[in-house]
Amino acid sequence: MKLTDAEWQIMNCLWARYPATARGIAERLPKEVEWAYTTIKTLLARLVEKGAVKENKKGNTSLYEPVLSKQNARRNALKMLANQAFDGAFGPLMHFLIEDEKLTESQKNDLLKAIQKQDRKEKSK
Amino acid sequence: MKLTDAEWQIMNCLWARYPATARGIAERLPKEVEWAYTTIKTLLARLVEKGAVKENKKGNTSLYEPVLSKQNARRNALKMLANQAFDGAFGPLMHFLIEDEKLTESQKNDLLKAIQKQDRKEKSK
DNA sequence: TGACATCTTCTACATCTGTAGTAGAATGCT
DNA sequence: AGCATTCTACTACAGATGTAGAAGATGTCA
Repeated sequence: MKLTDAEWQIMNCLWARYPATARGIAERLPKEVEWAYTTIKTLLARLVEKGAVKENKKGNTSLYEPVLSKQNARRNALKMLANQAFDGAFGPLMHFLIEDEKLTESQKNDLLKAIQKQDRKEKSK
Repeated sequence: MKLTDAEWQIMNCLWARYPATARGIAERLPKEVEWAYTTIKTLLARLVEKGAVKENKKGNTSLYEPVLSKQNARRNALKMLANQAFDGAFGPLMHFLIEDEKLTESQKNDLLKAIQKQDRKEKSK
């Protein structure tokens, strides 16, 4: 499932708080995003159609909530990026991040710790 | 500069070998990609238009070569993904990769080494 | 020099995306 | 009950994208 830029905005709002009404989403979108209410409704309708969001009518108002989880969306997005731009593998992608982005000392430590933590978890299985 | 999916295919070919003719690119695209010759030309024209590729006429045939580097394209793509899906920062993105993707032992070692190498390089500056 | 092969440039067109207006239904307030 | 507010459903429309055909220009080989 591929999300468009505009759809990510909506999903990010939804993941942050749901169920949510279109109105509520409108209020919680980043301030730079100034969409007409109906724009949001259109995007939500498209998301429902593609199965990323579920819609529940309460009275005359729809409540929306994510079906696609943030984690899966992220996984998909990374996978697609890896395929498209990093020879299909995460390794090169991570190397690129490590080598290209200037990591601060603490970010590095952070990562080292994260990797080691995973490592322990793995071993204790 | 944002590349579309189809444009990435072309750029990946071009980065792998350039200057290249449209015909040459056609031959080196992954076998699953079966585009008409003119499709490739259209995409190249669009890439030239957006300044990602340079075109040089040799006789009646065009030679193409990248202007946008692979490194920059990757950087941009990652930045956009981070903005869209990872709260705008690389940290969460890397954490996600480390925690979500099952890394093999050797991949982990590999990363640890890469991080440490960066670290030394940093310190020796 | 003529017939083919190959290039290039234009044009085309369906689908997807971003963005929103209109109109009718439901709800709420007085 | 009547008017204002707010929803939803439907329609619209321009620009981006994927994909390619048509036709004319150029090169090539016998």
